[in-house]
Amino acid sequence: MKPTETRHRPAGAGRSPGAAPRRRADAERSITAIVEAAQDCLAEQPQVSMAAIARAAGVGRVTLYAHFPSREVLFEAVIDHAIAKAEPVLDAAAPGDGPAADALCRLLRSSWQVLDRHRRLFEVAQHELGAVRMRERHDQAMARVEQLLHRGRAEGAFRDDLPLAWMVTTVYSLLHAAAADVNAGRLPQDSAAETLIATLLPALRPPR
Amino acid sequence: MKPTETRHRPAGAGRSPGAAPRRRADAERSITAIVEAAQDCLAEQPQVSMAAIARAAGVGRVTLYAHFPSREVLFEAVIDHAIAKAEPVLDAAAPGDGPAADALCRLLRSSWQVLDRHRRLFEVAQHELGAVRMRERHDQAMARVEQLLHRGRAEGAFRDDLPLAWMVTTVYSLLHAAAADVNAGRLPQDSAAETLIATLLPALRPPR
DNA sequence: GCTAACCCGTACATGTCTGTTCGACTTTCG
DNA sequence: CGAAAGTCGAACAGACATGTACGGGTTAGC
Repeated sequence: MKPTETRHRPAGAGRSPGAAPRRRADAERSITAIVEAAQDCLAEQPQVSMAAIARAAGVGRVTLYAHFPSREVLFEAVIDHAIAKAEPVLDAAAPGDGPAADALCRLLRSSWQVLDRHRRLFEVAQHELGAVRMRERHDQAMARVEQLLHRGRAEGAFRDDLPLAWMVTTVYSLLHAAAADVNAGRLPQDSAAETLIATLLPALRPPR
Repeated sequence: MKPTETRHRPAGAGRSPGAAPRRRADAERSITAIVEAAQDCLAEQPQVSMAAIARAAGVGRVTLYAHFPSREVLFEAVIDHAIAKAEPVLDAAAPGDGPAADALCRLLRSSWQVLDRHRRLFEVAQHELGAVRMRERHDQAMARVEQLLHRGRAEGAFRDDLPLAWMVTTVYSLLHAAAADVNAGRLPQDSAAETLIATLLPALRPPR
């Protein structure tokens, strides 16, 4: 949720009588600075203070509150921002095209790329925000994998003897685990995606 | 680390001059109540206040501080308590005996049983406590899996084309994921262990 | 049954975080 | 240029968590 509903209004448009006043360029700048700083801070420290976020954004604490009246509002903005940037990357993998196994490889590579930053954000938000809106967002990303796995099962490319939901969990769980291992230095950054794929494919393929 | 070093002293033993005074039975009762309550609270809410823990233990906040002078001390006690209870269960699986694949199945079943409660505790403690002592404890449990995987690789039962550390991560990651899925109602409790094994074995076996 | 150990509630000192207000200064934009 | 929009630091109020101190009541253990 953006702080106000008005944005990208063409310069020439006169504002309607009771509507919110236009937003200036430096305000826009502050807002993106805050959201991005918050994204970074929350990723590495779930309980950062608003003061710390403001400091990281190079902005006064009061300014932060001017745009995001509460911690929760800021959270929603951060999550929406992260999702908005992730969406097109995931879609670029075209998980609906070609053989299911190949599509999964593409989707995994894209997901890996996206996950690098926002790995902790979702778990954090799950606690701070209501678990309800969070679950929506998460499922929105889960859906791609679920749909692909479903298609692959019909084609005989993936196994059919385990619950579909569990297979989705398996994919996301190992995705997260790989990110954590890279961070901890236990897994080399460049080979992580291949390792992940080499682990997941045998686990998802039909047994025997 | 227990609050004091004296315990289980036979009733008849006179205490040595400068040593700590004996602990009474109700104190012992309070302590275990506190540790167990803390274990439950921390599992579902990482930042519970000391007051909340005391309340959950049915004990005054002051009493809590009487036994655990600081939050950190309480944490250590909780972790030690959890480990002490987990240790014999894991050893009962005898991961060193028999074929590696069979041993892994046994170890997974035991681990599953243990993990049910302490799933979140370690991740929490990693943040609150120094990452150093925590890493020791975690590795202590990891070691069983790592050693078993290492043996299985030598016997040809497990794959050799991925980093050993990553394979350990895979096991623990899916173990945690299964617990979370059961909690969320996405995976039936009784078939969870079998599902887990059916997923892990193909992922760890040599490919092709 | 007596004593020491233990428990409890209340209260206090301290610190941190949140959100808000105020007045003054700076930047944008027409 | 000039007014509106934005930003800033300082300071305040309220909430809440951590530890500590005190005094009166319970309970265990000899």
